[in-house]
Amino acid sequence: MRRSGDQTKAAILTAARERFAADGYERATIRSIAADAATDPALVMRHFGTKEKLFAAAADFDLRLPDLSTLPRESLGTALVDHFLRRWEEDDTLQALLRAAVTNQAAADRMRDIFTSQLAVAAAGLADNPEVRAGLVASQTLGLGLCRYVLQLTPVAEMPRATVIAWLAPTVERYLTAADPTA
Amino acid sequence: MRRSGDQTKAAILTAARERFAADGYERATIRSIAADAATDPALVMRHFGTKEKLFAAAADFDLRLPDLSTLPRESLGTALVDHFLRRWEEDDTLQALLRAAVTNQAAADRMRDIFTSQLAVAAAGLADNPEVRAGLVASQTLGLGLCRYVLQLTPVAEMPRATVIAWLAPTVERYLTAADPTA
DNA sequence: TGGCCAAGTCAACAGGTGTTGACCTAGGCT
DNA sequence: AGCCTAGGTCAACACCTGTTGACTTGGCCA
Repeated sequence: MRRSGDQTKAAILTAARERFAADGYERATIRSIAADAATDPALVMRHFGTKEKLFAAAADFDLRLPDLSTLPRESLGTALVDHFLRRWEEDDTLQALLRAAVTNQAAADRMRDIFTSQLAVAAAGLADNPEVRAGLVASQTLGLGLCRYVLQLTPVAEMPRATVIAWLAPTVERYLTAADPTA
Repeated sequence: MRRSGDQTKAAILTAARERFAADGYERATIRSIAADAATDPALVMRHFGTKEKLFAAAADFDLRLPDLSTLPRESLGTALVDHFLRRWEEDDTLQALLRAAVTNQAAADRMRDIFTSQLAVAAAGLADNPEVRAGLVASQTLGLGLCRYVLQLTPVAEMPRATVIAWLAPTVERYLTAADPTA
C-alpha cells in the first residue's frame, strides 16, 4: 500500500510548515522535513523543485480578515486583536513566515505583501491614510506575535488572551480610527 | 606593522555585529566575519573560542533606559519611543539580537533578559505590575523595530521619526501608567 | 498476464560550515 | 646579536547542506 502523489505532497507541506515555524528557514533542512513526512529528500525535490519553492508553497497564507466596515467602531480593536490571536494559534504558517522573514528575503517580501495589502484593504474606508494605519496595526500585532509566540517573553506569553485583548484593543482601535496626530 | 591583540579582537567584534545584524545567526559565517575584519578565521576562534561565544560577546547590550521616574507623566511615551528609535539606529546590536533571537535559543534568552529585566526596572514605581507593563511596551517597540528596520514594511520604514513618535507615544504611555483594564 | 508509469529508494556530487593543529614571523626583550 | 612570545597564516578535518541521476518497486489497465 503506497501513498498517492497528492498525499505525500500534502504530508511534506505540513511537515515543512512545522519545521519552518519551529526552526526558521536555514535550520529547517530538506532532510528533516522529509523525515517528518516519512519520505525521501529526493521526493521533496521532485514535488517542489527547490527549497525556496517549497517554502513559498508552505508559506501561502491569508489573514482572512473580517469585514471591518460592518462592525461598530468601539468593538473594532477587540475584534481585530482576537482575530490575530486566533490566526497565530490555529495555524503555524504565520510563525513560519515570521521566523523565516527575518533572514530570508523572499519571506520578508511575502510578509510585507500580506500585511500591507491585506490590512490596508481592511482599513480602507475607516479613515484617511489606510496604509499608514495598516503599518501601525502591523507593528503592534507582529510585535505581539513575536513576543508571545516566538521569543516567549515571560509576561506576554503567559497572559490570558482576555488580558491581551483588553490591553491591545484600544491601541489597535486608535491606530485605525483616530485623527492623524501630526495633522 | 602588526596589530595588537586587542585591536584585532575589537575589529572582529564590530564585523561580527554587522554580519549578525545583516544576516542573522546562521548565515553570518566565521569566514565572512574574519574577512570583514581583515583577519583569519582561526584567529577568530582563538579569541572567542566558539561561534556561540562570539555571538554572546557581540550581542552584549544595554538599553540605557533613562530614569523614567523623574519625567512628567505626559512626556513619558515620547521620551521612551524617541529613546528606542535612537537605540535601534545608533548601534546595530539590537538588530543583530533580534535577527538572531528568532532562530537561536541563546539569543532569545538574552533578548528576554534585556527586555523583561531592564524595562521592568525602569517601569517600576510608575504603576502596579511593572513586568506586565514592560512586556506590553516590549511588544510595541520590538514590533516597531521589526517592521521598520528588519522587514522594512513600506509605510513604517519610511515614516519620519516625528510621525512614529506621535503615533506610538500615547500607546507606550498608556501601557506604563494607565489603570489595569482587567481589574 | 504483461507492460507501463507513478511512487519511492539509494548513493553520490560539489560546495560550504565550524573547528583544529601545525607552522611561520615580526619585534621587543635581555 | 639572539631568543621568545604574541600575532598571524595555512591546510586540512569531519560533517552537513541542497540537489541530481540512476535505479527499483508497486499497482492499475489493456
